[in-house]
Amino acid sequence: MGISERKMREREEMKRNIIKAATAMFINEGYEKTSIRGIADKIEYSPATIYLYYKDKDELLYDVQHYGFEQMATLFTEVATDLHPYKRLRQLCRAYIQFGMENSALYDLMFIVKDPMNAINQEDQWTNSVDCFTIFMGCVQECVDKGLIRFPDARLAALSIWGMGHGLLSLNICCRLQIMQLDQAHLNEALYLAVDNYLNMVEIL
Amino acid sequence: MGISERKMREREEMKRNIIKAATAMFINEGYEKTSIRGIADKIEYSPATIYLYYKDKDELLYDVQHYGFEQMATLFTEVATDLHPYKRLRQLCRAYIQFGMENSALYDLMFIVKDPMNAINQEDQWTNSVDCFTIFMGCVQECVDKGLIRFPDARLAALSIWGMGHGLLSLNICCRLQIMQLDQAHLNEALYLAVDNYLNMVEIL
DNA sequence: AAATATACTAAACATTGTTTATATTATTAC
DNA sequence: GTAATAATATAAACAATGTTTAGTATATTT
Repeated sequence: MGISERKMREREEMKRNIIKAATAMFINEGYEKTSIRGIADKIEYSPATIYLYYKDKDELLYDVQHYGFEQMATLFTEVATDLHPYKRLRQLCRAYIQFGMENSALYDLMFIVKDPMNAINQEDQWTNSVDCFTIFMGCVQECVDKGLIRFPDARLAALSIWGMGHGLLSLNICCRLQIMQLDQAHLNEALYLAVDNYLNMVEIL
Repeated sequence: MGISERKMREREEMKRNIIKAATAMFINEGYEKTSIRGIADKIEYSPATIYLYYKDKDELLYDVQHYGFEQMATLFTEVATDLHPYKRLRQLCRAYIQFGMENSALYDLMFIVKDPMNAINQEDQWTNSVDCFTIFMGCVQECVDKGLIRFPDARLAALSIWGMGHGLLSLNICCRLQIMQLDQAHLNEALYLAVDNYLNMVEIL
């Protein structure tokens, strides 16, 4: 009976419908300021209907976060093409900063806002970021294996490099860079410069 | 007439009273989960009274944030005693990580949560962090001036070092380090190790 | 055609931040 | 000392939120 399959498909379609509206609103208005009623209005259903497809608002955000990591993984594979692992690492880092600067609101939901992490069950794992992390980690591992970067092991390398990139982006997104009085025009450059400078120091010549 | 001075003092005392309760609750329950009614209950006043002393919840959080930076500045001055600027930089960085790990909830309000930044007027500046930043920036400047660290200028150096430290702390606080599957026991060590490793690379020998 | 499951919604619930109108208290002016 | 005035505090209301419940249509199965 293909009828239950059709129902399944309709259900998936409805979920996509909801996520599409939610994504747009979370990005444009922010997570907290977007109401379930608002999303319901946008898709022309009642608020209660959303709860037939998603347990709560956090679970909704979890799927939006997933969408964000899909975007990022696509960017990573498009951009990190160099066969030389260290050069590829540079490409990845630039892409990461670029993504964070061009999609600040989405980056916020992916890496800063805590609520989506509440949607993960105790026994489950956070799998949303796994594709992006695999790409990044693979590249770092190769760099370490071939003795291209100044790190004792790949784990520490990944932690440090990610830490640097995320630190710069999140200080900016959370408005804390204000204190540094950087002029807004060259802020972009400053972040890229910091990462470049870091990757230079990391490289074994 | 000392009467208006007494009123001023009473007003300040009441504000301290409110902030004390708010700080405890924000740290223990989180900002979002703490209600004005809850704070009012704790200090045994009506909710509306709080609005006679603070414009809104964000302004309340702004003062709690200020308290956090006072704590951090105290730690900085206690700990960063070495006369050699590079060694002092190490002390400062260790203290920063220590503060972030031992006071995660407070660190969150100081550097991650966006709401306190809404309390700043358009024409005003974010002054809460100014003491801590001055200490840090002064140390970095001295390191650059004396040619102790591998940076073209102090601004870029400060941005990078802060970025690294904050990146590690905030990835942890925002639960995103989950993906790295670090065992919880050595997580602390890993962060210190990453920062140490970074400062080693930065040093000009 | 009757019974059952599915999809949806209106209305209600409990909470939230914040405002308004009102009462109480302290200060000033006569 | 008493009336006018300013301050402090609150109860009640407002508008909005996430979520649940009870009930109604619509499909599907028997």
